[in-house]
Amino acid sequence: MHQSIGRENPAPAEGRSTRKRLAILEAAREVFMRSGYGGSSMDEIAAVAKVSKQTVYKHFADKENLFTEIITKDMDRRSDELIRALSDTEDADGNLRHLARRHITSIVKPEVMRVRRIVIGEADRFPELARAWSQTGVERGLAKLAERLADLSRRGLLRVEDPDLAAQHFNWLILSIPMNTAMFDPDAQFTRDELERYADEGVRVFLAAYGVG
Amino acid sequence: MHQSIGRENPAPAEGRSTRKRLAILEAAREVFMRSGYGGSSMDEIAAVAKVSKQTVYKHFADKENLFTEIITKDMDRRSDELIRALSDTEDADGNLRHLARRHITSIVKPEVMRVRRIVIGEADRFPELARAWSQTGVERGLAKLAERLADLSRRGLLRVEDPDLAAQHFNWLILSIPMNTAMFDPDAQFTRDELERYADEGVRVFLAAYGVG
Amino acid sequence: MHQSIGRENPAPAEGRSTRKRLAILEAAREVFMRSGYGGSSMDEIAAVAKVSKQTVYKHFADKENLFTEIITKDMDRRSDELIRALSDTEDADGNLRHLARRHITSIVKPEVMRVRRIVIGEADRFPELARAWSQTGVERGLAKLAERLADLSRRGLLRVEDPDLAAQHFNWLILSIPMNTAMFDPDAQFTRDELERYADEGVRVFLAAYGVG
Amino acid sequence: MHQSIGRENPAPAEGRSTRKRLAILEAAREVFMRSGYGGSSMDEIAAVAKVSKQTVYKHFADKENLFTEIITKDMDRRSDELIRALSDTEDADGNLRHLARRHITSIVKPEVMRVRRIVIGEADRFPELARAWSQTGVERGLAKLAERLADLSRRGLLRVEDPDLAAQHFNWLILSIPMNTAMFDPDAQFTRDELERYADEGVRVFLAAYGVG
DNA sequence: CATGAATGAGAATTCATTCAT
DNA sequence: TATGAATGAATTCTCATTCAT
Repeated sequence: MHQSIGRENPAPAEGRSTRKRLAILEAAREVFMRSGYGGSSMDEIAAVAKVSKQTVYKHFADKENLFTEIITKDMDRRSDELIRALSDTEDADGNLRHLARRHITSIVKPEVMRVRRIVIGEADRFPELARAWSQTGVERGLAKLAERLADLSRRGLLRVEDPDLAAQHFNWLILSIPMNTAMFDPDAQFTRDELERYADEGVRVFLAAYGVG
Repeated sequence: MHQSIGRENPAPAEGRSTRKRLAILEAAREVFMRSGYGGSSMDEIAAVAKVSKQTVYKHFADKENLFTEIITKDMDRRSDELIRALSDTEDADGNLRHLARRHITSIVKPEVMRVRRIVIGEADRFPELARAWSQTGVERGLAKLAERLADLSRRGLLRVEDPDLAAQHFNWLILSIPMNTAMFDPDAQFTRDELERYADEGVRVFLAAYGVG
Repeated sequence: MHQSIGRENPAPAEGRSTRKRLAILEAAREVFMRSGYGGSSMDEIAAVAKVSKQTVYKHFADKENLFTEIITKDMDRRSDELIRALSDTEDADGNLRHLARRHITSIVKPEVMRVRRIVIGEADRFPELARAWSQTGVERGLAKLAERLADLSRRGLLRVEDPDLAAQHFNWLILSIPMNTAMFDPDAQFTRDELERYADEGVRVFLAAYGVG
Repeated sequence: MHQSIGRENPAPAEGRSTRKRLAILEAAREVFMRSGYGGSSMDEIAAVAKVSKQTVYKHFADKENLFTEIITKDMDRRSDELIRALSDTEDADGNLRHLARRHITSIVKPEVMRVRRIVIGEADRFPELARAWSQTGVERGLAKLAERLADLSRRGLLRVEDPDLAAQHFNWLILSIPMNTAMFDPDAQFTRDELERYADEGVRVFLAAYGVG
């Protein structure tokens, strides 16, 4: 009994193995983001992770597997972020401008756009991954948006008949312009002002169609 | 002039060489569209063109070159098509629904979406090509649209202050929904009815913001 | 005696170590039989034995060693079985048909044929092992057979001058047909009837040459 | 006109390509025979053939393909040889000793035994090849033998009821002893005298069962 | 000028074996 | 003593590009 004192904290489970696994994931993320799927090699990933290639393969069956893991991980993290942004209640009074600004800022970021380009480019090789990305990102966001718009409508602050469609209109009125630019220009940068202007103008159009009074 | 004697017919533009060139282009197009840039090999292209690899290299410096040529060619052809669609005058009376329907039908086609995915996926390797694609496609279309909207506004059929912005709003209200789907689902298919509904609903929102009366 | 206190039971031959050793042997046997020598990996063997690779290497110097052990073990076990089959005395009256049937049944079994194929295929890499296999199997069986035929001859029930040669003739008249088939067809199966027919016909020919009267 | 003299023989079609192909086949044969399937590498084969690895792959899709080709080629060549040996008519009078001696000499040769071991060892990976080897070798030989025995029987020189079974008995009475030795001992050598003794003794037993008078 | 071969390298993946903990 | 990681090399296969005939 007494002997076991000192081992009292087996919880963190931070074994060597776990540490290596994390190092590999981080390295893979870095390399994949820098060079895309086809442009990355397992050799490079192992080197960056400072781990032998064998260790990489012991943790992840193959390159596709590792890639899927990376993208999925990124996807989940961002999905939560997205939902958080769309769950902001400061604008419960129907101040959609605020919502739109948070939304566009959370989406139109270089890293996000980069993953988006990569996933689109590999949609043929990883159709399920692409579909999953779309679902946990865009679609989940749209659902959340629809919910919020429906709520506002119920409270008489908007006039929305088809919340799903309205969510789509809202979403793309806000995001399409910079997102389309970013898709074709990897170096595109947007200032906060630009983004807010896109947001505001999008909201203006949206309200013209879905606002009350 | 005198030098050309004895070389029969250097002019006629339709030499064996030209024919081979076309065969290569056609083959490359087929292969690139089927397998993307990284997934295509010069071997396969030569085989499909029924030409030796050397001949391919005689006509095109390297793989990147050939790819650029293919995408550029496709781009130009489609750009014209796009402009034609947007120049339709049947809707000169401001019947934007007609315009929107032609627009969405000409853009949201599997082949077009496929090239779009490929170009986005290779935007890191071919930044100039991606920018060019965007310019001769989207941007030229937007310019044409802006022009038409400005015209309608001048004629009192719309109320548009910033025609460029209005063109963006119009464009993405119409296209975003199916285009975003197609980006992540290579097998996505849309019926004419679906597309027309997207067009109509987009127009409805657009008119709420930019219509008169 | 006193020293052993606290180590509970160092003697009993059945320590953890021995148990692990057996687990490894069993696993190796399973894997080698399923995939042959080249197709088996130490990783897989360790995994099947639920033991770390290091433990495998602690017990067996290397892969060749382990393989040799497995085949030798199998060899010995089967050699005894073979001798037992050939020592049956129910046919002491010269009823060779009975002997032949037991013989063919004990030899022409899928597992036996499989090891035989593996050993033949690895005869270049393991020449000594192959020779040993042949000696403790075929040759020891032939010796036993020769002994029995000589006995029958001494008792006037057969007319055998060269018992070793007669044993070879008997052996192969009985076994060759199905064994040759099994060597080239890993999935070959034989019914009891088939085998007995081979045995009976072999005996018939044998008796024509070596029988009395 | 004069120039073409000396090229007058375009028939052999000995193009560079054909020459390379043959060089590869020869090299592959040498390497496979020396090291077996698993022990041979495409690198070594290319090196021995003095050809680039790429050229090997242009001629043969993969290693399995090349191996199959080699074995099949060897198989066909030997099958013809076998049939020739069994078609000898010098012994049309029923002098089976002559036939048996030719038979055993043509079969029990180190190179033949080596291929046999390789094919048996790879029967799991190449089941069809193994089956084909067996059919075009053993089985075709047995058929030819059966035919000859049936003929002798018809002419009253033998008494054979089931020619197929008799052929098997003849075949294995002659071959089994040295062949079994060769399977397990890669270095086994047989003198002409030994082989002829095996043949003669086998024939003696065979005639005791199937001879007339 | 065009065909087949060559180059030269790099990719993914696997393996037997040995350290370090 | 036993585990996971590391080593270090090998293997199959592919590719873009360039000679040589």
